[in-house]
Amino acid sequence: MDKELATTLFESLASSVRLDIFRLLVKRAPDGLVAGEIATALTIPPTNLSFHLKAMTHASLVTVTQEGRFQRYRANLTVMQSLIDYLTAECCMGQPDCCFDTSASSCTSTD
Amino acid sequence: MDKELATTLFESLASSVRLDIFRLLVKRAPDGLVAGEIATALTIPPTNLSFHLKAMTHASLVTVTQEGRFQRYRANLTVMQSLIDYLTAECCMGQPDCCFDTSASSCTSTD
DNA sequence: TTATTAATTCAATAATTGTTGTATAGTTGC
DNA sequence: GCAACTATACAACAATTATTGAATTAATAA
Repeated sequence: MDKELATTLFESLASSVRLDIFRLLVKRAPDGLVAGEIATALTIPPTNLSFHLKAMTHASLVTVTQEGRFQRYRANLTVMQSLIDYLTAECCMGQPDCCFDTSASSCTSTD
Repeated sequence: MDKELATTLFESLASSVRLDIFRLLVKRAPDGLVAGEIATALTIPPTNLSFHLKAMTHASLVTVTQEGRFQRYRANLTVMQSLIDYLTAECCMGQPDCCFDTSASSCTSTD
């Protein structure tokens, strides 16, 4: 997890709409949902949903697979875990008491 | 940690400049730095730094205390820990294997 | 093949966020 | 008080991001 990816992921999570989408997909893991189901569940116009899903896919926060004429979206829990690890490492530096894991590997920075 | 605060914190971390500021302050915890030191360390014009520090303070990501004519900023590690907990809970839902802590309390949502 | 459905791209616009220079408020030391 | 210094507030502008409707692409079903 480098700083650029972390920034992109935070951008993806920084919108109320996108956070709703992500949380819904996490709730429905591992099957995910097709775009239309997300639009219906959250009452988002299709074009706007596409806009946000594209950004989230580009950020690798979600994955997409085609199913016939549907596009199925899933939360990328692996990258989310990496983001949590990154934040834990950030938080750990200089303040080990704050962290889950105080091992040395959590306290290094790759910038 | 409610959704609104989480969104605000993600916004705060979604900028390269602000992430640099926060990481610097974490590195210098618990003493923090005064505004001028941050500006020098990261080569950010004072007005722009003020703009970002104000946003971060408003988001409770950093705290500020006056020291004579200086303003000392510190990373709020407590709120960062809460954010990590929130993300862990988000990640946990429906996919317990992905998480640090699989206890029930980590798997509830407050929206 | 034709009609229907799903989702996207595109274009126009709205809204928000970021950056910079200048001016201001507050603090310190003489 | 006065000059020097720290940082913020304000205002103008630049840049980015969000939203919407219309048009397009692609897949399915009749």
